[in-house]
Amino acid sequence: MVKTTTSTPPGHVNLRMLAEHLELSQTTVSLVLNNSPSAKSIPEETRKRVMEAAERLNYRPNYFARSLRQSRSMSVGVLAPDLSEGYFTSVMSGVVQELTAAHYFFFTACHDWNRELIERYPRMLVERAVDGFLLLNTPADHIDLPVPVVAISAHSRVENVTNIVLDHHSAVIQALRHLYDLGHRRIAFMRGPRAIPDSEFRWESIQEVARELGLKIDPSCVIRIDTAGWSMKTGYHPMAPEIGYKPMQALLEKNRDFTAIFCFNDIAAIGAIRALKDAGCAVPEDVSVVGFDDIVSAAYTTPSLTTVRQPLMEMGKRGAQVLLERIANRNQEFPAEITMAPELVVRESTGPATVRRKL
Amino acid sequence: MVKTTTSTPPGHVNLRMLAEHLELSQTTVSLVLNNSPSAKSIPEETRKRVMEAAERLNYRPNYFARSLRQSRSMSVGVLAPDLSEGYFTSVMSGVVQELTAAHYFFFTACHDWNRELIERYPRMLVERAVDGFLLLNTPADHIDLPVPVVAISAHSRVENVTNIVLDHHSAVIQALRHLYDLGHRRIAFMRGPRAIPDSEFRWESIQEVARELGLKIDPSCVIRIDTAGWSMKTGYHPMAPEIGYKPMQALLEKNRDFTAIFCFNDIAAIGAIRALKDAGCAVPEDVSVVGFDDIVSAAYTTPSLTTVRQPLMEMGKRGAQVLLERIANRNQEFPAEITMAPELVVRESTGPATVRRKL
DNA sequence: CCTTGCATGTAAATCGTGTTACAAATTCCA
DNA sequence: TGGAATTTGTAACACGATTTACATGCAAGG
Repeated sequence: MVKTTTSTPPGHVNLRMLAEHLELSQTTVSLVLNNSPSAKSIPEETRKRVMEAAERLNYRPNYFARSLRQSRSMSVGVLAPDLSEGYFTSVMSGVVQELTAAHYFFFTACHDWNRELIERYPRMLVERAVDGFLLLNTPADHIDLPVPVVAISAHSRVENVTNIVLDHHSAVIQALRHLYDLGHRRIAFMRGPRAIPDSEFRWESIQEVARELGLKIDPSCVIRIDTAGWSMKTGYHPMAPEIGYKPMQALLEKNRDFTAIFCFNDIAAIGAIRALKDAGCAVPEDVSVVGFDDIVSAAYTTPSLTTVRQPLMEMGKRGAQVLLERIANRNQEFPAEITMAPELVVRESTGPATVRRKL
Repeated sequence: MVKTTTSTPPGHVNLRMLAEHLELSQTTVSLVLNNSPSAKSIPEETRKRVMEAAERLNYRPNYFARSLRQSRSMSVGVLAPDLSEGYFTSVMSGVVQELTAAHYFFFTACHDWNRELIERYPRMLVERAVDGFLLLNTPADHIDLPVPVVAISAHSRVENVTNIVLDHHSAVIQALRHLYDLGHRRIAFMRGPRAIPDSEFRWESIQEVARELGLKIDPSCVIRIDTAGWSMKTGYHPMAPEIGYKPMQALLEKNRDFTAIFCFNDIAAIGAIRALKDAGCAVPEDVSVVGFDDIVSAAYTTPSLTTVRQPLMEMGKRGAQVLLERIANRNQEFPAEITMAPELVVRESTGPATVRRKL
C-alpha cells in the first residue's frame, strides 16, 4: 500500500521543480524571484518567463528553508504579563496593524509575573529565531538578547532596548490639577503593583506634583494593588476589577477622610467605584474617582470614567514601527526612549469636592 | 578584514561542533539526543557522555533546521476576528495554559472579518508549518487545511474540524425563563452581527424557546448589531460598547413598548444600558437587561450584569486540549463537536416587570 | 592573435538537523 | 574455523532556498 498522506501538500512545487519546468537553473530562478542585485544581468525576457511560471504554478518558497539560510524569521516575540483586558488589548491593536502591514507575524508569551518565565520565554523565542522583541509592561533589566528589543511602558536603561514611555509627570499634573481645581485637597491614591514598571515612576511623579501643588499626601490614604495570588494557573483573571475593589474596601474600613481617589488604572477604578457604591458612597457626589489608561469601556461604565488617556494604541503602533525599523537596519542608531503625551479625559466620575458629614 | 559579526551568536554550538568535541559522528549524537529507536544499540556509557556534553555546552538544536527536516513547528495558529475585550481575552487565557504546558507557541492573526484575510492568513500560517489551527469565533466553512483544526464558537460541519460550541438552546431557555418568571412578556432582542457564527444559531434558539414559552416576538423590537464600518485600520476598536449603544438608541427612538432586552453579549449590553440611561430609562426599574458571556467586568459595572455565563476559559482550554491531542495522534478518530453548558448568572440588571406609563 | 569585458547563465557549497544504508569490529555458535 | 549475528558506529543524502565562484560564447580593441 502506498502512503496517501505526503508531508507536503500534493501540488506543492519547490524551487527545483520550478527550475526544471522552466529549463533554467535554480540559481537563475532564485535570483529573479528575490530581485537580487546580481540578477541585473538577466534579460527582461527571462525574468518575465520566471515570474509568470512562479505565479502560474503557485510557487511558495519554503519558509523554513528560507529562514534557515537567511537566519531571519519574519516574526517577532511579544512578551506580556497576561492577555488582560484593556492594556494588552489596546496596545496590541496598534502593534498588529504595523506588523501585519510589514508581513510579520508574532508569538505571544505570557509570563504571569513569574521571574523565571520572564527570563526563559525570551530565550525560547530566540531559539525560534524571532527577529525582535516587543516587551509590554515587562521589566527588561535582566534581559540580554541578540536581537532588537522595544519595551512599552518599561523604564530600564538597557543597551539594545528602546523604551516607549508615557510622560508621567504631565499625566499626573493633569489629573491632580483637575482634582485640585474642583476643590479636592484630601486625595487618596491607589498605587500600582510593585511588579509593574510604571508603578514606581507614576508614584514618584505623584509625590513630585503634590509638592508643587502644595498637596499633602496622607500615608493612611495610600493603598496599593496587591499582586499576591495573581496567577493564570488558578484561573483567576489577573486584571479583573477585583484588584481595585479589595484595596478600596480595605481603605474605606479604616479611613474615610478623603474626597477623591486617583487609581492606578481604569480596571482598578471600576472596581473601586463598585466598592464605594457598596459602602454607601456616591460617585462623584461623595468621592471623585480618576482612572488611568482610558480603556474602551471607560466611556460606557456608570458613571463614566474621568481618566488619564494613555495613547495605548499609538504606543503599540510606534513601538512596532521602531522595532521593524531597527530590524531592517541593524547597525543603525536608534532612539533609547520615546515619550508619548497623555491627555486628561473628563467624564462623570469626578465632580466638585463637597464638605461631607463624617460618614 | 575578517567578518566580525557572524550570523549565529558567538558561543552558539551546533551539532557538528558538539560531535567534533565528543569525537563522535553527528549521527550518533543526533540519535542519542532524540532518543531515536535506532539508538537503542548505543551503549549507556556513550549516551551519558553525549547528554552531559550537550548540557555543558548548552547545545540548542537549530529550530529551522529541525523544522525543515521534520516539517513540524511546535506552534499553532490562532485565527480571531480581533483582539477584542472579553471574548478573545477569556478564551485565550484558557488556550495559553494548555499550549504553554505542552511547550507550544502560537501565532495570532486577526482577520477583522475580511473575507479575503480569513482565507489568506490560514494559508500563510500553513506555509509557516503551524501544526494546527484554533479558530475563534470565525466561520470555518471555506477553509481546507492540511492540519487539524479546532473551531471555538463556530458551527461549520467540515471534515477535519472539531467544533467547540455552547448549548445555545439551554442558554436561551435560562435567560428567557428568568425574564418570563419576572413577569416580562414584551422582550426586545439585540441580535448579533451576521458575520459572527453564533449569531444565527442563537437567534434560532431564541425563536424556538419563545414559541415554547408562548412568547410573541415583535419584529419591531428586534435590533441588530451592525458591523458595517468595523475596521482595525481606522483604529476603531470593534468590540467597544458602542456596538450596543447605537442600535439601542435607534430602537428607543421608534419603540419603547418593551420591558426587557436580551443582548447578544456583555459588551453590547453595557452600551445598551448606557443608551437606556441616556434616554431616561432606569435599569432594571424600567427595562431589564440580560447580557451574554459573563466577561470579567460584568460583575463590576453599575448595575452589575445579569448574563448567561459562557465558560469561555474552559472552552479555550478544552479546544487547545483537543487540538494538541489531534496533533499528537494524527490518524486517530476525533470528536466533531463538543458542547459546553451555559449558566445564568443573576445580578442587578434584571428585575420584576413593572407596568410602566407609556414613556 | 591575444586579451579584456560583458552577457547569460550554471555547478556546487552552505545553512543545521534527521535518517537511511552501510561498514568495521566483536562475539557467538555449531 | 568459518559463517552469522550483534555491537558500535559512520558516510552520505535529504530537506529547500540562497549565494559564491566559475563557465561559456561573443564582440571589441590593441
